[in-house]
Amino acid sequence: MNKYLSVLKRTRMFAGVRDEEIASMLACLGARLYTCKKGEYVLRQGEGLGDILILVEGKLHIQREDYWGNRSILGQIAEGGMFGEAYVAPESGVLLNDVIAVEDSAVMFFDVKKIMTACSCACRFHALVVQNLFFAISEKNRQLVRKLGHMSRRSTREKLLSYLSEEAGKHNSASFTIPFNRQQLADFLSVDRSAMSKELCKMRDEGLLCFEKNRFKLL
Amino acid sequence: MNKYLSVLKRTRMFAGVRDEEIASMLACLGARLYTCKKGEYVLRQGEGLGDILILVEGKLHIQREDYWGNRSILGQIAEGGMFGEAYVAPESGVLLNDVIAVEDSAVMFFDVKKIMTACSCACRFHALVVQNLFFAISEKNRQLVRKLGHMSRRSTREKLLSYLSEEAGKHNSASFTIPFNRQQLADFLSVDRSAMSKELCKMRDEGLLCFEKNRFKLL
DNA sequence: ACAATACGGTTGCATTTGCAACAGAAAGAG
DNA sequence: CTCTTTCTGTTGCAAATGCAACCGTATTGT
Repeated sequence: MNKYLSVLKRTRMFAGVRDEEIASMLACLGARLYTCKKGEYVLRQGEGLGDILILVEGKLHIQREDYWGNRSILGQIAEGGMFGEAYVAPESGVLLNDVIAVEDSAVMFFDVKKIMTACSCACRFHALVVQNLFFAISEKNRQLVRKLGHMSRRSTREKLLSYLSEEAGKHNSASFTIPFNRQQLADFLSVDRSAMSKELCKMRDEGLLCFEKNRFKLL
Repeated sequence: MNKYLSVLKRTRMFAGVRDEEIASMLACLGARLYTCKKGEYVLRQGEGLGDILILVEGKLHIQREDYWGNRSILGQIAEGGMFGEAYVAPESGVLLNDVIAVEDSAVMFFDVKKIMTACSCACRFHALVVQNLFFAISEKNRQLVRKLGHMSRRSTREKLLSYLSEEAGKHNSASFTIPFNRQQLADFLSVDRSAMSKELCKMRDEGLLCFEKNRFKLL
């Protein structure tokens, strides 16, 4: 597991924790490594969850499918990203979404109970990790609100502009690469792919933006 | 402020804290009371926020308006509810939404820094409050995901069914009262009021549900 | 190298949605 | 009680959306 230390030390959860401390905490926190291939499920809707996940390699999507197979993507987790913070409370209930690997991935599981209770060993940074987790949940909260901001737009064009503006802001540049292909972007914004494609091309023809593959530029 | 102790002790934040302890913590946490009339803003988009709010009386909406005056309601806060947990982290940035009173209201402000740092006075329950807050954020997180579930539905009918099913589940009964009038419900689901009204009546005619004012019954 | 698959754009069409305007009922103010 | 305002449902219509189907181009696997 130690081959992933360089990833872990750049995560929000272990921010400010010294390398050698992280290594010793892995055992203390009951870390387990799970690897899976592209397309495999990491977690399924309806399961209980008593762990926090950190993605140390690959890429995951948090998504859901309804009775008719309409897929909607709630978010994606990149290397160093986290999942499960929303389920730390004992009475959290079961998972509302699937977590699926969109690339070959490696995920580290941390026992929530072990994180939340002070350990007997000398983990001087344990309290720091808990506070980091606290702030991380808080940030995910704001991220969800931003996503709600996109979703509450009434037209496909507005949703696209809302999303692309945020990405531009995030990258601090008018040109940037998004982590989705067209179908995934459509699922993320909950619109029809072909209608979205139509709208994107119309916006390009109107000179609002240009794009090639996943690379966009706002004009 | 002590007249609101009975409300405070039923909040998530003070769960498990003894009454007399709450009273003594109010000073320690830098609690301030703010009252406002129906229609007034409690917080505005773009402001910074260094407090956590607990609504001790009335009702608030968390909402946003775009350039053209399209209002969308992200959520509502009932008596005992909380706002601002998402902004506890130091680098949280400014508010993404307005918070507005939809009834005459009384709000208690708690200084985030005072909550997050151990106090010098003998607040034996301080740590408990922090943990409560932790779980509250985590729960709000799941609540946002549920709302995203409604919003990601593609048709007005599906959004309505998704929302009404959740309410039924929350009340553990097929008949229940929702906290919105028609316009507010439309703003909450981000659809047009008249189209929604049309759809609701169609669903009633098809025998899916019945309603009168804010009271609904699923069949 | 070849076949199979994934991806993005395009088209036509039925349906849904948003929008504006109106009307009756209910609630609230004076 | 009357007048005003708010709330809800209704209608007509233009525009947007979802859907299914198709095509050419990359990409992948063997």
